[in-house]
Amino acid sequence: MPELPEVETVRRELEQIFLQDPVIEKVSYRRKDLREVMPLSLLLVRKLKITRVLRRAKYLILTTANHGALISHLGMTGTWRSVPVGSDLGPHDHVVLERKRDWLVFRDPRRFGIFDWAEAGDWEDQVRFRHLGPEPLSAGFTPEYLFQELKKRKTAVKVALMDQALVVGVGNIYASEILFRAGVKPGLSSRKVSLAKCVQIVEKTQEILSQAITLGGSSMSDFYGVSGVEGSFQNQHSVYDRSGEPCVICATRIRVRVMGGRSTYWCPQCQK
DNA sequence: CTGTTAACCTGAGTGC
DNA sequence: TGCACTCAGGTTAACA
Repeated sequence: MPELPEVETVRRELEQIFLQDPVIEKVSYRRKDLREVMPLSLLLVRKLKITRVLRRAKYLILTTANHGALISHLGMTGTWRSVPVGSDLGPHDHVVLERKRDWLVFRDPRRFGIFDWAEAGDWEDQVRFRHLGPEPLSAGFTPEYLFQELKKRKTAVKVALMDQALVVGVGNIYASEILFRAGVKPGLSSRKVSLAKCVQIVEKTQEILSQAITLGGSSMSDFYGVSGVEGSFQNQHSVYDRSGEPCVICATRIRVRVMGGRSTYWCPQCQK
């Protein structure tokens, strides 16, 4: 489900929620493991005060007043929702942040998500953050950087764009959408991508991710925000999940092929 | 080292 | 209805 725009949407909503009331009275689990075992020490903590809600790549980081941080990754099907205190919980509601005014419930049917705790001040030093590339909406993601990185690689450019060590936040939906708007064929070898095309890719990456954030992300089957509202960027998809349908520009049939283990969509006419 | 595939899970959709 | 099968937004261990 969640790529950068969806995670950023959740971050902004959680930020507002914790601005209204920063205190988590207690944390409870309804099972002890997602993709990884969750930290049992958190269950003993009372009154966690959330100071900031950050995002790095597709991770949410909730920093606290005592300097530790909660780490949350949504995996494929993870969602955070604000529900009334004492609400009935479903079989896939695994984590509850119990607050005075509401419960924040983490639901994740496939359990590919992560819920973790980083000790004081060093969340960025966790192994899971070390290999990550630049944020796509930061000054570090330039055409020159992309060009140099792509030159080192032999994979299809679409696979490279999804590699979180090259640039973070781009997943399977947005990789196809970005390359469509940039006019670049996803199967093109990374080494053969010109600097001019890198300019297009960087520009369209920033444009699409920004638009998608504005629209609250893409709601495919089960993504929604903390308040339960769906995003609407799925209505802007030009190629993703449109195999056999006409290209929005030239009406050529959209093609699909597996690249890097994921379905990849493109227009053979518009993308060279 | 690089690059590719399989595995982790459940649910939704499809075809018979 | 029911069953078998495929596929799904991510990440990473295991493999070639």
